[in-house]
Amino acid sequence: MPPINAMLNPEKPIGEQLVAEFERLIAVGEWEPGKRVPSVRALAVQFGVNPNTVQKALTILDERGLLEAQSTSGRFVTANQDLIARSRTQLAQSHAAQFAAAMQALKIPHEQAEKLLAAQWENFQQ
Amino acid sequence: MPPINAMLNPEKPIGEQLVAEFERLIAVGEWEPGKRVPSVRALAVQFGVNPNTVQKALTILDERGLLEAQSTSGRFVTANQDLIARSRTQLAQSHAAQFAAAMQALKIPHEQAEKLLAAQWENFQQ
DNA sequence: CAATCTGTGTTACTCTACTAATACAAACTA
DNA sequence: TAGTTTGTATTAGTAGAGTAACACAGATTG
Repeated sequence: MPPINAMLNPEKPIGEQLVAEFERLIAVGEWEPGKRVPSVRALAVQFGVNPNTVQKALTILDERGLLEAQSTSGRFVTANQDLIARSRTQLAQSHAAQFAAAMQALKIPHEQAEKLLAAQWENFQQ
Repeated sequence: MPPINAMLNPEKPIGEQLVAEFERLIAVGEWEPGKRVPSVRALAVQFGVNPNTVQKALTILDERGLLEAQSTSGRFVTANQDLIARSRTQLAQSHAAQFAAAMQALKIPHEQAEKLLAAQWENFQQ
């Protein structure tokens, strides 16, 4: 009976999934600007993965300036709300670009892509 | 000087990328229904990967009925155009579902998701 | 002060994807 | 008929991701 958290797909690189999820938590403000985030070990337990993997993911967000590690007192979300907002829109654009590229590779016209999006939208709402 | 074909991203599982690309070639008719597809070895050269990896990918499409291997004379695209059409729409829906889920995870409203899509559309056109 | 928690670093192990190098039988081709 | 091409199978090696189990120094807490 492994992970408590069902958020991670064991089929795909866990490290990348963690980076994406942490990025999202910051982007939507679930991890609030300037506030402390859970410790490496706590996150490892929460996501049911190895602390080493969590740290690696967090370090990547440090390098992007989204998190700031303070050696012995914890790790904090940046107070730079501009940076956070930019990160969010860049994430959204990246996903949109991927979707557009996939649709065009399948030779699906813009109009129909919009219909597909609308049809799938409600399947997830809330 | 490795691969001739720049289609593959060495960062991600090559086998999965091959499955996706072959699926796409069938879906858009670039590999025509009922016709013979390049040999395992030819595809391996074309994509700059190992024949074993190509075969594994092709076998997956065999199992889905999209391809039919004929032991010694080659491998052919199914003549079942319905199956191909269904595969294409299912691919498209899957991408749309992924995009919708990503947008909702970022708390981006439907209307704005549509605008992002429209903005990215032209970046790839043709 | 003593215990605990913090981020960080290190070493070793496992598991999987991918590559490499063959081999084989059946079918086509010159 | 001889040679090539087909899909398929096997065995071995390599590289990377993730896990496991620690260790350390500095800060916080009781």
